[in-house]
Amino acid sequence: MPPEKDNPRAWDKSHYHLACVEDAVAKAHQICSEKGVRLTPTRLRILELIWRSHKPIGAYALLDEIKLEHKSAAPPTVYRALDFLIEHGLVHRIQSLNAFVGCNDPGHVYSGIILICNDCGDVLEMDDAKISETIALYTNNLGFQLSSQSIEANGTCPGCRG
Amino acid sequence: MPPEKDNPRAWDKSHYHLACVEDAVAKAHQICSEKGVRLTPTRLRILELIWRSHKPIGAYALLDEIKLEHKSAAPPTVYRALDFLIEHGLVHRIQSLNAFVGCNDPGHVYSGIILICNDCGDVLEMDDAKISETIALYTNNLGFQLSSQSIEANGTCPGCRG
DNA sequence: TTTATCACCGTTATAATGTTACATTTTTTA
DNA sequence: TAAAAAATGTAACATTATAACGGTGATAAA
Ligand SMILES: [Zn+2]
Ligand SMILES: [Zn+2]
Ligand SMILES: [Zn+2]
Ligand SMILES: [Zn+2]
Repeated sequence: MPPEKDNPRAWDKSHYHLACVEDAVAKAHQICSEKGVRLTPTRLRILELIWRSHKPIGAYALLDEIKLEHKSAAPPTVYRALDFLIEHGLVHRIQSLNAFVGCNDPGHVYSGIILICNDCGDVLEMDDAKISETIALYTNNLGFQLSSQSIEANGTCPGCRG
Repeated sequence: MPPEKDNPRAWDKSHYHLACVEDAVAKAHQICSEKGVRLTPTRLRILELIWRSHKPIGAYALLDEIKLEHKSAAPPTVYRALDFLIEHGLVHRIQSLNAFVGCNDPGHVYSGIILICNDCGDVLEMDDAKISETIALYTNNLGFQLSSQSIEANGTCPGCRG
């Protein structure tokens, strides 16, 4: 197990597949290789920055960081990398925050559920078959052909409840 | 039942509590009265414009419309009204679209689920106890105190499936 | 009645987020 | 190698949202 300090999101260790930046990068390399897509230096760097932040991070915060080491970076630099990472399931967009987090289990089958702590800003991704299937069932009953879903929950994490 | 043309979202009539602008306005007056809050002319007008659009509508589209009749309107005019309408459950924000729809059943107990048709852009709000409760159950098991949730699903509506 | 307070709105400016378009470079394919 | 495709550089622009401050009108003390 990687060092604890690398993963301060300790409120649900049991769900964690990827515990640190290194794990995430290794997994990303593996997935991109399997898919035959290119994890270019910029894409990799953005992924690392997202994982290093340990919190949802916005596109312009990523831009500020990558500019330090990559002077020519501009908004498209970041958004292109994000599009790629999201398309291949390595990163999720948090709609309610306009921010991004690393997917904790790239390739997961069920729709992720994002839990957002309103106090500390920390985020946990849960993948639950039952919730996804319940939604799929209900929408199918309406004749709606489901292609994707986004579930975001706000509240207070165990740590912040004291 | 109000005229059909007022409600082109015909793919799930059974779920509709409010079928037209007039219903929505009447219900809004009732709710604001009960709560002792003021449904001012601007707030009412924004609510009507949202309901009249029959689709999710963005803040700046609302601004364009209200400017026609209210020359001094500016972004804060619209955002303040939206904040009020959302706070009192009369309107929902669709995170993935940065757009707004009228709540079909103001005061509903369970979290609404927004179904978005990728073809026609139409939206349906479903309120389902089971889904909300399933999410609440799972998050509680993690020690997470749930305060709100946002569920948005994308897919194809029955009409667009042909 | 005067004064204070409050919610609401007008107004201007600006911040934050995201996209388009086109040129250039790099990588892959034939 | 030559052509095609993918990725990136670059500048400008578009969209969405908020901050700040002052004015107005209703309501509530003093
Ligand atoms: Zn995920
Ligand atoms: Zn917390
Ligand atoms: Zn609703
Ligand atoms: Zn449709």
